[in-house]
Amino acid sequence: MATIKDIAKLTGYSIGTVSRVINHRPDVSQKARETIEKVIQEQHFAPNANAKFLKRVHAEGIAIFVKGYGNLFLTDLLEKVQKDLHDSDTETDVVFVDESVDEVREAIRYQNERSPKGFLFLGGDTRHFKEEFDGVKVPSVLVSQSAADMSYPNLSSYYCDDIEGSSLAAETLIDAHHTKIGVISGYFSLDDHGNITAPRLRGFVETLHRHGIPFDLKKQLAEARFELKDAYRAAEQLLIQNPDLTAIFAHSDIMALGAYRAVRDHGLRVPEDISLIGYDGIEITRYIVPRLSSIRQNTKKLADAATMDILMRIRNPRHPGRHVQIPLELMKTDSIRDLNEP
Amino acid sequence: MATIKDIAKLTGYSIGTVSRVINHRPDVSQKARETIEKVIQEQHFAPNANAKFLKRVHAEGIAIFVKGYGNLFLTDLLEKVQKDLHDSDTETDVVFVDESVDEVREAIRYQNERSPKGFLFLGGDTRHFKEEFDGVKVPSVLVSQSAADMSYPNLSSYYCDDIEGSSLAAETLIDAHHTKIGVISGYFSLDDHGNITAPRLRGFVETLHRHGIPFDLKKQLAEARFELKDAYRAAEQLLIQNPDLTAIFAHSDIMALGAYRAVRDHGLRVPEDISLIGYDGIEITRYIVPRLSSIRQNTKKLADAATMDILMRIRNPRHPGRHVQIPLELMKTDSIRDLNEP
DNA sequence: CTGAAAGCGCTTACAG
DNA sequence: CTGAAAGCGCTTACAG
Repeated sequence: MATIKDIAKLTGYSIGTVSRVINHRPDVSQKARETIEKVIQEQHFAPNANAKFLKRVHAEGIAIFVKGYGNLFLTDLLEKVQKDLHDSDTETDVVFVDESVDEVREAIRYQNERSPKGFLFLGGDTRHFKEEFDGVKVPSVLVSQSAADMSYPNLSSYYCDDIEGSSLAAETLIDAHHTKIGVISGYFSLDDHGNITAPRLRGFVETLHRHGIPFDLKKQLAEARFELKDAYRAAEQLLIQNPDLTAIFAHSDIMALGAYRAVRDHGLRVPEDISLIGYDGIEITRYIVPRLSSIRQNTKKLADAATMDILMRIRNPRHPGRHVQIPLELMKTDSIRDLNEP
Repeated sequence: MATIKDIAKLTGYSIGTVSRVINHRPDVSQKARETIEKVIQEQHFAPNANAKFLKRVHAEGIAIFVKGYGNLFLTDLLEKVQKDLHDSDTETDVVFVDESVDEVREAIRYQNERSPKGFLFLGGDTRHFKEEFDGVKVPSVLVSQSAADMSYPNLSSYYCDDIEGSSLAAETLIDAHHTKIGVISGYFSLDDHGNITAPRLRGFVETLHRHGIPFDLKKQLAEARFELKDAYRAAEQLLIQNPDLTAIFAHSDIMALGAYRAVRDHGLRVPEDISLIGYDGIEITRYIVPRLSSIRQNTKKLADAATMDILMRIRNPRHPGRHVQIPLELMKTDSIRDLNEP
């Protein structure tokens, strides 16, 4: 592979001058620039990023860390964030990290090697932030999880309240006169989604209790991974354990879709026999038939607020991080039937 | 941030010895190892990858390039590939590249900076491979697209035949006595999915013609991006232009889902009024109601074959690449109605 | 406007 | 088993 040294030799200029051309510095003669650029083209030369970053030429852009690979909620968020950042001419580097990976540790490593201007975390496990975020020195924003209880001056967060969301789900089903409701939650033991499971369950159950409706954790709750197949199994379990069930609340839309098929295979229909409500409000909920009711975390609002924040704080690093709750939106559709209306 | 130099100073050993400990070399005394590891822990020291790779310590693993962010077919493939590679104790680095980015150029850059043992491309634009793959020097596999017409000795490909797949879709609809069929394809002008659009259309139309069934490109074809919203619009267009339509073939499952909602909003039902068949056979097709018929590219088989190949050729680099077609599978479900059965 | 040289944080022969 | 030193491919003051 051609190096800057080869280009220098080939053009007769020094590597210093070649470097200046590569980095579009103004202090180069027109002639040198042309000669060197031509040879760079011919040789298909691309500067080695390792060497470049080793010199700590800090930060051409913002690094976006996305937690998990096939998460439609987060990829939707990513798309909107990227659009905003693109519109404001900010360079961006997207890094996907596996569910099982500590995204904060990865970010610290990234920071030491690339020194970006700032980080945007789409999804994340708050435990990692609590324990290690002090290693991050640049302005950052956590999106979709709250960091309000952490008080790192360089960390903002924009999130929806899980208790509010699951209360809303409960109210919606109660309004439609459901009292026998099953819940498909994440695994408490894993809780790899940064403490989503506990508050979503708590908000739901407390709301039922407030209305005097009992909830038997042993019978009416089934844990599952945030995927179709496992949610299918969980829904089956709920249907078998609760023959009188009239509704299911799933902690994600994908889980709700898994439950949908289980309901059907159990010989029941949505919403005639079982009403269904999910969480997140991803695009696909509006396309299936019947449309899936959901508690929508508005990705557009989250993305706009987060990018606005990070851009402002990069410009003004003194500015302390904020923690802002974005209101949830109820998407009530034909997947919920009012039991009192025939 | 702590560097290897700091660790050396703190422990009293030289940076050479520290380096040996970091890289788990055997030629270090037990005492030195313990002392140094302890300080590394305390300092939260992590070696700078830029510096590390600058020395070309080639290749601890395989780099997996995934084309596009929210593609469920490719993330499914990724999951399976990763499992296989994990089972064989191979390190892996996943890189997602945007649809609009030249994945081969990125791979060449990656190769020069990280020198991996091999590349796995999940999805890709064959034009980039034709034009630039000669810059890639390590064993590679392209999955889901054919590179049979390229003859790079270090490139294998595992793919399903698009003409066969779309013929199968056509046969399936013809068997069910459909003759008025609309097609939702990708954009010919963009063709960012590596020439998927042309063969999928060709196989379909030729099969219709073989059966003496006419196809009016102007009326019966609607182009769209591979997403819900645009496919919805395309389907609407087809329904309006062809009031006698009885079936729709979409070039991806996601497109088919977009079409499904359009059919419904048009006051029609699947499969009673419109039969529907998609392409890819992603998991979600088996969960919606009615299940979506599809031409399935078996991700398990593709993943297994691709990982087997890359591991073998890394071990034996002399071995030339192969180009293997994986058979498609028809998933015929209740989204297709036989017009002759009431 | 250009070149020579130091140095970024590592690894790796080479001595000992 | 350990250390001193060269060098990976760049960038960046510093001279000129």
